[in-house]
Amino acid sequence: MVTIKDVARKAGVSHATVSYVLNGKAGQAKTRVSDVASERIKAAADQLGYQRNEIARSMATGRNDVIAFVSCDTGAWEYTGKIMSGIVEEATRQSFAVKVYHLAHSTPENIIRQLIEQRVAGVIFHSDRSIDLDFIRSEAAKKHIPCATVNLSSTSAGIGVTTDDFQGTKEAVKYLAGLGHRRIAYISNRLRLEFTVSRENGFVAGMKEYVPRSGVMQIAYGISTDYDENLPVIRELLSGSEDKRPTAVICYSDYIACNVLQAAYQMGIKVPEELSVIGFADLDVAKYATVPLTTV
Amino acid sequence: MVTIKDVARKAGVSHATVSYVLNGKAGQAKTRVSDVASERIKAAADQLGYQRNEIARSMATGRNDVIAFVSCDTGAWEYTGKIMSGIVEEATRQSFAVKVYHLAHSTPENIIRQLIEQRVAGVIFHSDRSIDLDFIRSEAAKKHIPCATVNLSSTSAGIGVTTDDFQGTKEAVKYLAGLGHRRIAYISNRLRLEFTVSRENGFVAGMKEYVPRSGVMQIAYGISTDYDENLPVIRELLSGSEDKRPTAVICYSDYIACNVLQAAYQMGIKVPEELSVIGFADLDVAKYATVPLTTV
DNA sequence: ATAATATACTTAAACGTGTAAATGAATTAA
DNA sequence: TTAATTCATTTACACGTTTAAGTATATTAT
Repeated sequence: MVTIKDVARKAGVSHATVSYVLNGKAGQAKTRVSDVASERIKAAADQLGYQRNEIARSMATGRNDVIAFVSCDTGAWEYTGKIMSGIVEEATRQSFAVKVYHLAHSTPENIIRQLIEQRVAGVIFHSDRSIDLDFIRSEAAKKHIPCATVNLSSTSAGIGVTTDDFQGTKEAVKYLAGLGHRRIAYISNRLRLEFTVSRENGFVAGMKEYVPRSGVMQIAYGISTDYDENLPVIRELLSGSEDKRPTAVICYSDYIACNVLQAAYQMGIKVPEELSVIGFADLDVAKYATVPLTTV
Repeated sequence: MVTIKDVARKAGVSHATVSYVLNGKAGQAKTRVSDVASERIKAAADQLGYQRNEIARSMATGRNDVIAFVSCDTGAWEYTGKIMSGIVEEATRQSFAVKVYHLAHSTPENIIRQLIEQRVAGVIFHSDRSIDLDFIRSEAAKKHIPCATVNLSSTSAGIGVTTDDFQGTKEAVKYLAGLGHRRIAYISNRLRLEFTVSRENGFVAGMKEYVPRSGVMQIAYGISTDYDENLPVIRELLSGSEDKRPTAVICYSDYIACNVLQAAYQMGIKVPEELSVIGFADLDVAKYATVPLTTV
């Protein structure tokens, strides 16, 4: 690989001068370079096909323009992919590179060690488990690595962007209540993650506020991972005569909402005529569902 | 940050000895370290909270355990996310970090420059445009950076993994023909990308081989990006009396297959009784479609 | 008893860059 | 006319690590 010294030799100057020119630092007080030399250096760099060594530069400056995206999943879920896409876009704009780490394929301890060893400039953390977050955040703080979070329930301290799980679900209830629905059911997650609880609380709060006289609040517990186990739970929820079963179902995710559509189809319940279905996240599946899916 | 020299000072040895111990290189011919010293060094490193500086190490060794994933899209599409997920998994296993680059947010020229400047160990390239691939591949070759591809039609030379677009679609025809279908339509992409053409050719080849007496081969051209424009095209394709219209439709993607399901639902055509629908890619939308979607 | 060798280190150079400080020449100021 | 300043460049060190080569000291072989 051709170095700054090769360029210097070819242009007949010292490597410091080359550095000043190639970094645009030429011009200030002690770093002035004549136009002739400047041109010769640029020409030499061009002819030799010089390309800066970022590792050496990082070594010298102590900076490393890399941010880490640490996720409990990187892209197998559509949602994570979209978050990452946005991160890469903005990072690129600011001349930062993005390194990606999976919690699923490593431990938090391992990942934080790597982040420090690689002297990343900052971390963006994404997980549905706040225990990992707390660990990463405190370790990062110790080493003065800035840390932000995406899409975690807002219970955790520090800088981050998140969906408003509570309010979002509450709004969904308000929307349905406004359409005249009284018997609204909610399908929750068996895993008691932060967002599970927040959304569920949002549902309960919404029902209390917008459907005050509704005695029953049906909450079913679906599971995200095992697709087949969900349908029986949903069928159970939708069983009963038309004047007893719910007229609307709010689901903690779009995937579950699709399951509801499937169950309704199999049971001959018409959507949206006899049943309204609302999901959460606005994933592709919402847009491509056979009947249009409303989503938070 | 605490360096190897701080550890050396605390342990009362030279920094070279520390390096040998911390890298497990102690023991060979000229790099032997006594057990006492070894323990003292480890203890010192522990107490000081020493963490290796990977940048300096890269500088010294000339190696950089980072591979780049360059994509025309990183995760906004579910498919890309899944590819990346696999890459990160295997890279982690081999102690490599993964840096992510978007072609959408930069140019191929810019990206290849960064890859070289950052001295990445290798590139995995993912794009539906082989013109970008050819450029990246030749530039990478010049600088001796190994380059592999994922999910590009196999027309491009070099190492890579790809879907067999031709054979996959041909198999779909074979499958339908085996079920007795004669009037099979294909929905293709308006953009003439490599995979578009390969899949289309696979359909034509399949029809010739497995449905030889079928005079007509209907090929419609949908579009992936603009959702609303697809439905009229599909409705047109499905119009006509039951003994004239196709009994099966093969789509170049699962998303389009979902559009077909939507159109069929609106037109009162029963799936799968009156119409079979086949997609491509096995995305989430296939699993969560209201009626089960067969997919390549 | 001396030479050869093994042991347990240390010294020193290297990786490629950035940058403060030094330097000599040319220009301007007093 | 000499001192001060500006200009253009070089020298030299730093960043934190790896690693080849050097060096005492202790052990073994002859």
